[in-house]
Amino acid sequence: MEKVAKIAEKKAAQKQMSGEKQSKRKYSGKKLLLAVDCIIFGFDEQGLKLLVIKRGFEPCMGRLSLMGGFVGDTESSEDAAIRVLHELTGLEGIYMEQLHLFSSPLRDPGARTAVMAYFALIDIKSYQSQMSDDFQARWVPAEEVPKLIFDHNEMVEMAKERLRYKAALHPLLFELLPDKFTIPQLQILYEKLYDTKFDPGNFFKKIRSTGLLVRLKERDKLNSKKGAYFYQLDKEKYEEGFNTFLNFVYKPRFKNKVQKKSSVKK
Amino acid sequence: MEKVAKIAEKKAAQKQMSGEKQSKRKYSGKKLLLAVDCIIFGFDEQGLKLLVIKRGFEPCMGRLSLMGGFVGDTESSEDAAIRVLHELTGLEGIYMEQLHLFSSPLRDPGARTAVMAYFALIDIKSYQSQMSDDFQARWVPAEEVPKLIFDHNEMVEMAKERLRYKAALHPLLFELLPDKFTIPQLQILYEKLYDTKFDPGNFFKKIRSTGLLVRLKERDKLNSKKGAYFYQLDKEKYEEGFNTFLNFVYKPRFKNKVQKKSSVKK
DNA sequence: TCAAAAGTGTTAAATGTACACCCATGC
DNA sequence: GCATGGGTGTACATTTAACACTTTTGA
Repeated sequence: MEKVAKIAEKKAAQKQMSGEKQSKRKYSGKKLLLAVDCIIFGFDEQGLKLLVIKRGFEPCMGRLSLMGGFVGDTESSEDAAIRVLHELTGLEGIYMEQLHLFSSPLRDPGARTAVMAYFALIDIKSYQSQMSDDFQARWVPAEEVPKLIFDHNEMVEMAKERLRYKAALHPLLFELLPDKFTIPQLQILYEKLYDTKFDPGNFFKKIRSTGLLVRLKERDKLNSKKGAYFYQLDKEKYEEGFNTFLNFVYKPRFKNKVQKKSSVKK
Repeated sequence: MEKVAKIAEKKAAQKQMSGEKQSKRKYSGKKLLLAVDCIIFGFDEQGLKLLVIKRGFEPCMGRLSLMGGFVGDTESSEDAAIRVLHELTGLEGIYMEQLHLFSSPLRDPGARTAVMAYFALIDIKSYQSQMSDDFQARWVPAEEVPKLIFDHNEMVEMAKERLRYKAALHPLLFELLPDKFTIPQLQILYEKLYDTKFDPGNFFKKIRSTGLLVRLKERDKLNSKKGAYFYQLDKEKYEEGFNTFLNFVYKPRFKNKVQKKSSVKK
């Protein structure tokens, strides 16, 4: 994935080093700013969504961008990311993780700015749009993200890849659903994310067998006649089981076999 | 893994926001420095090793630390990490990836410094120790890392965890071995990293079945009477196969079963 | 010849996949 | 009743783990 240096000609250039002594390198006093950008995902019936804002200040005022902000003097980048997310959505306690530091000296036309990108998963319904009027925020489909400023599209692509990677190994996608959800709902989410179809019976058993879910009394009668049971995460098992989830897509396969898709009834 | 914000009481505090308009926040002109630290792993018969240096300047002169440096005006953090690694080891084209940004405002007693930590895997034998005389570098066992400055021990722990995680899913550990290696050698590496034993026959077949290795004519007669064939990576398949390797340890398991260890003959 | 490690073969258990089929309900 | 999606059962295929066995060769 994020290999910085290629493995080629490993031992190629073992140049003789100038005998310069170890010393703290000196750099020009050029100011470097540290910022955070949040790649915020949500999910609705249409599919995976990305939350973007209309930039309210120069440079690039009026254009679409990720929500971001500078890291304050008394903040870590995590603090800043949590603050920025809260400013936009009003939400707290959200799943968030470091994605990648973007630090090319050319990336921002203005001052030199390094950006720590975070990706976050929220329940789209818990987000109150009126809170972000100031930011002119909107949800855009994650499959067709419009042109954003700077390198923000690159960040989004990386975040989507990371999400697909992690969600195949860890029970991450629950973060995109409301507290109570049905297994068919979850299946749609997986199917959208991986652009594939799963056999409903097998999907059901696979999810149940994780032991991470608690079945509730109620059924969701909106989407089918029979109705599907609502489930909730078993918080305790969720924490434990985070690292021992199931491979949905990135299955370890020894031979270069074609990835089989589960059948689906038409 | 690196959850920044816990999932608890998600929708708890949706406070009413002060209606302040979107604007570029203003921060004090306090200078922020961006640095990189390299967590460099090697492997020898003893086990996994970490390369540390004796710090040659204040603060904390004379104490052990990771090799690091500031990100220059014309560099990205990747550039800086590659440069720093090269300064210390003379090596190029090394496997390296972003680990985590450490940016607590309290982490460095001196100036406010955010550090992007990178971890790197090198073939310990290709490293020429004389190159790093200036840095007074030394290899320490990764299982008993001495006290390092600042938050460097925390970085090392995170890097070890990441290495174990990734190596279970991707063919990463070859980076720690010389060009030509034997499968029993590789097995020892896996066994040390995961502090476990694998059945030699099954290990052999598992590795061979990846199709990532090319068998050479020669055998390594040093470690056994029969001698084990040397292998090389099939570069092409290595690139392709990076994302479809095998789960050695972090096996997806649905029930909370005890992790079984393969038997080993005594 | 014997011990020891490398490598192969075989089997049983665990897991995954396909798909038949039952269930509950609104129409 | 019957169509529809939810959910269960089952059979077969694949993968994995355990371990017996063969190979090679230095001592």
